[in-house]
Amino acid sequence: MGLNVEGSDKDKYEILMELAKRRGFFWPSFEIYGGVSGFYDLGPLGTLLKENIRKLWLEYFVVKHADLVVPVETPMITPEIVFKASGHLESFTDPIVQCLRCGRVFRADKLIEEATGMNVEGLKPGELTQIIKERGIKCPVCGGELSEVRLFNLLFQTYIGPYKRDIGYLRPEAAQGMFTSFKRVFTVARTSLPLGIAQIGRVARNEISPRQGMIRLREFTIMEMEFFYDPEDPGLPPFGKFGGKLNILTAEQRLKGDEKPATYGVEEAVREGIVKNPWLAYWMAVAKEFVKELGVGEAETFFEEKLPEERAHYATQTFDQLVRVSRWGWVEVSGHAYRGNYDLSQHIKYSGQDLTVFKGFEKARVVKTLQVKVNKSVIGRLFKHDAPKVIEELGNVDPAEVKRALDNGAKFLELGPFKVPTEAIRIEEIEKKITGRRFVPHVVEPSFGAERLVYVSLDKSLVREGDRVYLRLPPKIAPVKVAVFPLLSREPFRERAYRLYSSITASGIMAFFDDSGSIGRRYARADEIGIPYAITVDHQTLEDGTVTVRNRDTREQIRLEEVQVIGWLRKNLEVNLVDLKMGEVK
RNA sequence: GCGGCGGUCGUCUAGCCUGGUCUAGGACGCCGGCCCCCCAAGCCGGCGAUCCCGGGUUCAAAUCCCGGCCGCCGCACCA
Repeated sequence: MGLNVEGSDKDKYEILMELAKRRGFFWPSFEIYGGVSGFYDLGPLGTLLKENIRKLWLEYFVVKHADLVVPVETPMITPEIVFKASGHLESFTDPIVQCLRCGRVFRADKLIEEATGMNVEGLKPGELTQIIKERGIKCPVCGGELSEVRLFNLLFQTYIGPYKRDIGYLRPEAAQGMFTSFKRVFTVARTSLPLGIAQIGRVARNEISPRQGMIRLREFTIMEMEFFYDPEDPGLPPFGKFGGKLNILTAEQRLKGDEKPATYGVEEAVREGIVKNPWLAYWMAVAKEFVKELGVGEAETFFEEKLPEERAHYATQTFDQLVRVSRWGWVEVSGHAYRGNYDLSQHIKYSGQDLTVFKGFEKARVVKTLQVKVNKSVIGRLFKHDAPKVIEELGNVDPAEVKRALDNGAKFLELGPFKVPTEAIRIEEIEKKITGRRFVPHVVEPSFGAERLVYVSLDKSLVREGDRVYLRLPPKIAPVKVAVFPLLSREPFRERAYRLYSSITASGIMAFFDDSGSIGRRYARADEIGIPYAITVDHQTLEDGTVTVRNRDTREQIRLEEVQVIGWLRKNLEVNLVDLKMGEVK
């Protein structure tokens, strides 16, 4: 026994980590140099597993919603202006102080708020330092002197090109790429809302002190969608496609100390105002189904509403999707944020570009409005070189007010320093045809961490049955789909089995050939990395051309004709084998 | 970032307290061979360890001391 599990109550996590390293799912990066925390390599099996999870995500969020969602890919390195606009430069940072005696680090603003009751939100580090000095605030733990307040920003900084002034950052989320490319994608997608823009890509966050192995990384793959819609006409999500029940723990419950999520129908959650937005709820339902395919049961996941102070600066309602794993308890695998029009509005402001959407009315509306007509020749003669300024000012005044002034017989209109004679102005009622309206779309965002899902799927699938340790990975995401063995390693078994193996890989199905050791050992090796099916070429194969196919989870065998194998696999690899009761760890 | 504990073949571990007998032992794995076998059987042979890194003490360091890195736990932090 290589695993030393017999008779031990060894933590499942440790068995999993050991298996992950030994068989090549993942391990800490840069090990030969001692390692750096927050970074993990994916090994051969981990790479395949993650690829399958990516594909599954794409299937759920893009392919199954091809009429609503399109994919993009945008750079990791992002110029500074983007994060100025998005607020990350300012808000992705915490003011911290360190105790000069015991070394403990504290959030400076929180410390002052606790000590003095002052609201110091938004103050600069210097101002916070000042307050700490003036109020004589000391380390709350040891009473030691505190350092100057400094800002710690979680963005990784770099330079773009040779000029030090061209600062760039590694993106901490993929979202900004969808916002900065929104105008073009929207056009490409033939200018219709609602529209989801999805992206799978790497992001980086300079975490202060990452822990929890694969759960909290400094660089990871995010699978994210920004779903844009018209806030006045959001459209109806296809609840018939993905609906069902959601387990939700509301912020209100949490404030009352209630920790038990309640179950709602998706539409009910919207109707009751639990989830403030139908699309947010819809994508949560899709998320639940997606995560279920990774082997997570309905009872093992719920959505936790974040409290206002827990939310990101851009969000007005956020739910985290939590999944229970063996070592870490409830772990966040996805975030569902209602970002309103915050991001697009910010980019409109900073870029000066028009990122609004035009939506035509079914019938053009005719609206009567008042307009100020200016006799420019009078203004020109009167104000000479100030005339353009005056004309501009006149364009800004409210026509209704001007009309009132004129009706009251006013002789002049006072515009700052300028006195404009009313003869130069008249009010006209004009008819305007309004064919539609412009607005900034609102956004809901479901966002997943791919490596966390890799970890979750392994944690959920690891089964211990006495000495037998294996992965009950759902066939859809299993890195290797089928193992092919000759019962005996000599000819003609070997040759026959290898030929079958070759035809399977040639058909695009990931397979594994093994002829070393006893047949039982080979089954065990295959089970340990979660290969769902094992095919054996035996004596009977030589007589009638049939092979045995063994099911990893039940160890049952059936016989199939060799020529049927690929078709049979195609069909059976699509089946979701995971029966959650069976998946329980003994 | 702080405090506690830890880091030895691919993996798990013995040794460390009480320095030398450790060119570091075992198990499993892996590779080759035998066996020709349907659930980790057995036999033979082989590969495999900068004892986390750096410095110090000592005639002598896996072992003692200091610093660093990494991991776990607690505190803090966490979009």
